[in-house]
Amino acid sequence: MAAGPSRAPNSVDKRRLILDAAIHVFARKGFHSCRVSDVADEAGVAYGLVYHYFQSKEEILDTLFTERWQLMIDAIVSIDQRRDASARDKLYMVASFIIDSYRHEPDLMKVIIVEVTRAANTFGLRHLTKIREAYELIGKIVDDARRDGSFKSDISGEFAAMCFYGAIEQLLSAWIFDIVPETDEEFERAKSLVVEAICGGLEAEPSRGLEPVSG
Amino acid sequence: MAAGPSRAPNSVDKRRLILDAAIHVFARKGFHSCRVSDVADEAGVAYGLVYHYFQSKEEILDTLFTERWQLMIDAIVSIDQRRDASARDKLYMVASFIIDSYRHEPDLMKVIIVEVTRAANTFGLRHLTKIREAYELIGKIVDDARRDGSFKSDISGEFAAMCFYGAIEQLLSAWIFDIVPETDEEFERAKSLVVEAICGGLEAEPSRGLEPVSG
DNA sequence: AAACTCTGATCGACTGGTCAGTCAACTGCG
DNA sequence: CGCAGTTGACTGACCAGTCGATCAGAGTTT
Repeated sequence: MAAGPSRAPNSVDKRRLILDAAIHVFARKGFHSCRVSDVADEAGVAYGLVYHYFQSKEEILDTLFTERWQLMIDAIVSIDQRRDASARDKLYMVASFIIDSYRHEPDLMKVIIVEVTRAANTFGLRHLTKIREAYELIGKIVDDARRDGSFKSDISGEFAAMCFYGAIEQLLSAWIFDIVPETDEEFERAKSLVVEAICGGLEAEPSRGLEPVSG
Repeated sequence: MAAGPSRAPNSVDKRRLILDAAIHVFARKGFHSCRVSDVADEAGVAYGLVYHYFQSKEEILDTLFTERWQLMIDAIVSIDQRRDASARDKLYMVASFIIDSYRHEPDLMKVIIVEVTRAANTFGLRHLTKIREAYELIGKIVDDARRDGSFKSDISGEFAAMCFYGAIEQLLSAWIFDIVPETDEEFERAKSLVVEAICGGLEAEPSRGLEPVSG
């Protein structure tokens, strides 16, 4: 019933070892361009062992995606439950979660985005339901805000979620492909900027005194 | 100097035939999952002829991308030159161009987005410069607007372009993978909505009388 | 405690199938 | 003839997944 294979203390969990090796190999060479033997080598285990723990190469990627995406869904659900936070605050927390995920596990996030989320023709197709679940949760945050009047009523939650998530994914892609620098300050700035761009919009608002006019 | 191979009148341009066949095959089965023979069959030409006109399978995709992307870059440049239009108008025109491209040639756009733009690990890498060129053009529109005060000064053109383009790409992806319906009205609505979401933001603006309060 | 056994973990050589790309031959027009 | 355009059978490389052999530790017997 417990998870692990309850091994002798000095023996490591080879399954986890393979999963972690796969993260780095997939991130470095891409899922399709790497060989299963690359993963086995990186993990320091025999080729055959990979097939002892996983049915196929794809199952490794599926496992990686499913584990991580569920974490994000759980996070969004719990963010949405906070009754004290405004919609803008909630979206900020969602953006923070995703950006921090990338900051702490860039290779894993790279694999998930590049090989699953943005590869909807191959893997994404199998995970479309799970991916949409996240969109819907974000859409719900927006819809609640539309109902209470803090967000415009003419942009549906579904559409807003698409813009919001699309912007964040583009941002991560830019980091992944070195289009834009990755520093701690950049990560923090980006969180506020996506939220400001999507919630506040790009246009200056003459009636509110928000923008710190630059010299 | 002229483009075509100056052929007999009844003989079609086989190169173009192969390119057009590739669009549909790549869109239907995906670049990696399809065989070169699928493309040859669809075009109704012999396998070997594909290699008479193209060095490799990848060169076909490269050609498809480069042709189309250049059209978009040209379009953005000419949109930006319109001195009468506001930044919001210009972004609307850019969004329109991209969305209309999808409306009129969905298969081609699907291939470009799925196999190149969103596959930055494989093909996108080779075309990153060209892709960035489009971002920079969009960024320039925003930067000009920041300078004249119509857009907020605290969100850089580069960052804004990322959000804007990310939102549109997510939108096209949603159409491509049937997450959202594709009707002429939807296309038109989407144009306004992306621009409204990104330029105007999601938040209601109490001081402006924009939102048609729903019942 | 030595010998034995059973089982899951571990190993890596091998197989089978898939394609991208090659090439020698053919066609038909000028 | 000559050459661009055209053909499709074939080759060579690659690699996911298989499978029978081996290993190691826990329990069991004597």
